[in-house]
Amino acid sequence: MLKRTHNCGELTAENVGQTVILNGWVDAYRDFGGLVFIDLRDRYGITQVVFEPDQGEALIAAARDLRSEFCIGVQGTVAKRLTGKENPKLATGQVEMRVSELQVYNESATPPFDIQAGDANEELRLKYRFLDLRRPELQKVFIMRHKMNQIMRKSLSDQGFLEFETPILGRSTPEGARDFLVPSRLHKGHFYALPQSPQLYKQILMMSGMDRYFQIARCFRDEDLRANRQPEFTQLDVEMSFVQDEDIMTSMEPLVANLAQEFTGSAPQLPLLRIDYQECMEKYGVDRPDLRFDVEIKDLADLAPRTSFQVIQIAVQNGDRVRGLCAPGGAKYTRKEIDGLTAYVAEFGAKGLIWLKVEDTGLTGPTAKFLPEDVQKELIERFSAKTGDMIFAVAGPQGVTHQALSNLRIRLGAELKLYDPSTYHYSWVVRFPLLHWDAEEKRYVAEHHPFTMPLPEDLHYLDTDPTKVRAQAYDLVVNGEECGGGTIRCHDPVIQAKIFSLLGLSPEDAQEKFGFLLSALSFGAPPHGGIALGIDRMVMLFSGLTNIRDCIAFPKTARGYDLMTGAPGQVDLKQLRELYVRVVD
RNA sequence: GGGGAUGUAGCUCAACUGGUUAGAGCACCGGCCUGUCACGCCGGAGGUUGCGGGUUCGAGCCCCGUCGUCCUCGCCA
Repeated sequence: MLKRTHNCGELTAENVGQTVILNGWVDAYRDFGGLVFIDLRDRYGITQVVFEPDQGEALIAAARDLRSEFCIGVQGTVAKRLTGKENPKLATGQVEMRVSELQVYNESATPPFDIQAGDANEELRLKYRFLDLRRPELQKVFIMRHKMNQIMRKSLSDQGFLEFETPILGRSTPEGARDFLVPSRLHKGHFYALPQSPQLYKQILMMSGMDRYFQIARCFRDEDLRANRQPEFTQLDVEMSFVQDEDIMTSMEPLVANLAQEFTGSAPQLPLLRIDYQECMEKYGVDRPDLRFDVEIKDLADLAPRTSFQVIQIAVQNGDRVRGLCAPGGAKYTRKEIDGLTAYVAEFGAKGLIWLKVEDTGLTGPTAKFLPEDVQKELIERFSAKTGDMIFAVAGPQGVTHQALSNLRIRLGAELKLYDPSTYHYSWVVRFPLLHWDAEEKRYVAEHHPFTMPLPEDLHYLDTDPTKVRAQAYDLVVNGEECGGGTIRCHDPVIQAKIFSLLGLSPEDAQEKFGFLLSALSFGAPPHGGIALGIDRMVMLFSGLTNIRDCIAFPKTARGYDLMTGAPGQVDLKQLRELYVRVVD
């Protein structure tokens, strides 16, 4: 083998005259018969190597047989390129290598898609992931991912956090997502579950006095996939003892700022904005608002009685909500485009979309006639609307208005270019509800997870009106994506038991499923809490990608297949028998 | 499980209202070429239109089913 002395991204004019060896893949070949150019590529860059006739016929002949993606080694001397023949697009474009020796390590079959173009369909790219991953665009993402892991490790380690590993084979616990199960061979009819997160282990570590824990942890959830969701994903998992919610947020902020500085070139001002969940839902209709633009949803129900607009009057009488927002510059939407927006909000259950153009003379639109002049004026004032804006409103049940308007808000923000898409906005949404009522299951369900500590001042609602209890919970939101979340945990066995009972877990069940936790809580458990950041999503955001698959080296398709390996696959009957597993319809 | 989009040469795409032998660029193969960097020029080969069925004189196109891929609702403590 010709062992490389340099990589393909580092030769410059300073190396001229040196004898060097490069290893890499043929990115492109340009064959002039008597003269052959090869762009040699590795993950560091591209260097042009040239085969000239004065090195002998055999060498030129061998060079002419090179094709895309052959893996080769070349030895030669670094030469300054002929004047005027430099390539400013390459970091190595001032020089080229004049080859004296060539070794082909491995020829390549004709690639199934054009690796340089990168426009092959995803199915094919995933099947040949090893080729797809040769693309510099993707390599960049994984280099970023590596750096992110390094920064996280260093930052937390410097703050006194210890890195732990927790089991992948654990036990299934109720609540939360569907578990991936692993049958036990040693115990017929018993199963391990892959962790949805290392939640309970990290809490136990606090009870063991480890004080500050972190892990770059793989998590598994057997739910349907989405553009930003994979069945296995990676979290930066953190837990701390003797802390309140503010302490967690405060200790994570420098890390977030570091990452932002490193990957986006600018760090947010600290402390980050904290938004109360209730206020957040009222203003933006979601718990993960995109705050790169400041359009806010406002309540309009109070105006209904002063109009002759029956639709909203009936809505208000039914206890529905009437809410709206003002789209700066939205008046330029055509009738057809507005129909499109109406169809869009209908996807979220909205029965209609009220629209009012703001003009010099007042509001116009098919429903403007229902609004007396003073109401129009008040509307304009309420939104600080300007000529050329458009006010949109939706009437309906709270959930519908929230969904319709929050999604409309995002769409308007993008279409009307209300923000610079290359910017980033970071904030905390805090004080989530502890529980919500699940009508189908006829019980309370934990909003975050069952081990969350209520706000002290809300504890009394546990007995009277549990949905009013707010939790010591916080989500990190970046550009409308939830990038992480955490809570202060319940370290009081009495409160924990009360929450389990609200969740419909009998004391016996609780003992059976979480006995170890309850036991640990009764041996001097410290107040503690933590957070987990979604690493895949942060890579996605910082690399400007819109799907999570390109942030994961070997991702799965929307149906959960790994197209490269063919997983999941069938197994031998013998394997199943050993596990006491039978396939049934 | 539901909704939407999609599948044509190795790749990216085209093919009118259902109508001749399904085309183009790139890639591939052969030839020419000593300064290219998306090299160029000449020539060639390459198709079960995802799969199965149906309608029709005739289907890439219409209908039914099925599979894959993408987006989405439900789901995701």
